[in-house]
Amino acid sequence: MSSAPKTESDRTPATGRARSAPTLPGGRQARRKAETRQRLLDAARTLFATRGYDATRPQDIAREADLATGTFYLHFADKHEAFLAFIEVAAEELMGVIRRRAVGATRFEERLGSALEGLFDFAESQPGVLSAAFADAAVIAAVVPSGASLRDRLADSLARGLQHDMDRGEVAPDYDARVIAHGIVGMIDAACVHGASHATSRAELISNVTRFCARALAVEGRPPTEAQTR
Amino acid sequence: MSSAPKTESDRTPATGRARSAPTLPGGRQARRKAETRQRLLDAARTLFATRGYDATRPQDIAREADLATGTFYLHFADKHEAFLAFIEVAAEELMGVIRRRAVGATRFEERLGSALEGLFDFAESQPGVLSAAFADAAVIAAVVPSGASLRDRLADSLARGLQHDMDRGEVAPDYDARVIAHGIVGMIDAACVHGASHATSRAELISNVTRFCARALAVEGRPPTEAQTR
DNA sequence: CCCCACGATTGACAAATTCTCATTAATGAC
DNA sequence: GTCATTAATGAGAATTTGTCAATCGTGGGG
Repeated sequence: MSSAPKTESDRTPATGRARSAPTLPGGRQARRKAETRQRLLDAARTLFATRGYDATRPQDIAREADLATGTFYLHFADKHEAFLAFIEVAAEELMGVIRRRAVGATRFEERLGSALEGLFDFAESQPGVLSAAFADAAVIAAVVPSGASLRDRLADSLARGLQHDMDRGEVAPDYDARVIAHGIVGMIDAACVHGASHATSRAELISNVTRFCARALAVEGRPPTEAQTR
Repeated sequence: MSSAPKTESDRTPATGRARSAPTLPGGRQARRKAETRQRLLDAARTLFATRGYDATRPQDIAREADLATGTFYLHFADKHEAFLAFIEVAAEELMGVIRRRAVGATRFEERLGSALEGLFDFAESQPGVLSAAFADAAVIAAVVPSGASLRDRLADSLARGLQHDMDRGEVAPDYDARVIAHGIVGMIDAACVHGASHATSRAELISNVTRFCARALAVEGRPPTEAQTR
């Protein structure tokens, strides 16, 4: 929480030794370092997801990774940076899950349903990670790096798909795709939270959210699709 | 972050002195104490909203309130408890804003529109407070007190209204009101975040979200209302 | 008014945590 | 093998959190 110390995240890449060509990228040294960083990230993930941000200390992360406390600071400036790195990794994974699940899905409601299925599976296998990834990082620290949050990525992806659907007349054209996409992401987040804390079945949850969105997006005068009815 | 010290939040109310009747509730002492707590809460609000949770320290809150650090711990067990108290107060205020705005609104889309207007006004006059109130407290600390979050309160209120609307045939009856209510709260949250960070006008935002929800909830075969069309 | 008991607040400092950096260990080029 | 460089270590400096003895403010009784 002091001014930024020199860490790996700030250092320029090693340009090589005065006497020879750059280090081989696959060298044991580089691999060892990458492995250490990975261990720290894994430990951070475990602790942030189970204890929450507040109760997780840098010394805990280092210990969980079976490393010295000083090593933590070689890789991250502070706890907050470790948290941001964790949610960045989680966001990437989640986008990958959604992409994989979307294979073969063409209509909007199919894409939404498969995304929800994927997110639910993820949330079940890794409690706490999804909600951390969906969290508004600005509440934890006022200055948020410019990288895109999970919400933004998901909303961008949805907005593109929606715009495409609008252009083809598959979806009502009189919405701002970006606004609606962000709204749907908010809904997805809420559904995941709801699924984790209420007795509603997953199928029921997915059905409600999917029907809701499909109906909202339905082109007027067009016969309802299966997803819009029950 | 150690085990709970004795604070005001843990103490039983003073039962009076051994020699006489209980202290008068309106006494200067009681008023002074309440004022001190209020000053701490105001300071906490200012700092949490502008700096974020991480960079706000108990000593900062005490200083901002022009009080000694020890006084902070007489009122709150730790930083986290002060944060929870802040978002609790904010949630109450926000529910009040929404209630006041809803006066005279009967149809769902009217209620939603006025709620959004109220929230946007609030967000504009107090940056950072709304997003903190909407945040998932479980990301900050794993153990969240049983009090209802802003999301839950808003969703409960919406679910009651929706259920009522369904019973009267004003809204499609084949949704789980609670699931949909939570989803709409997620949408509201996303709209507020979007409004704070994008160039979309407020009217456009409200129109998109309101139309989206109104269409999703429309009773089949019923003529569209004004809010469902553009 | 004074006295006294009790509750509210203070701030020095003990305890805990964060972070630095001299030292040690591992790597890789020659 | 030697030597320079990079990665990791952990003691301890710096900072923050939280405690508690001392002080201040209040209120009741004489």
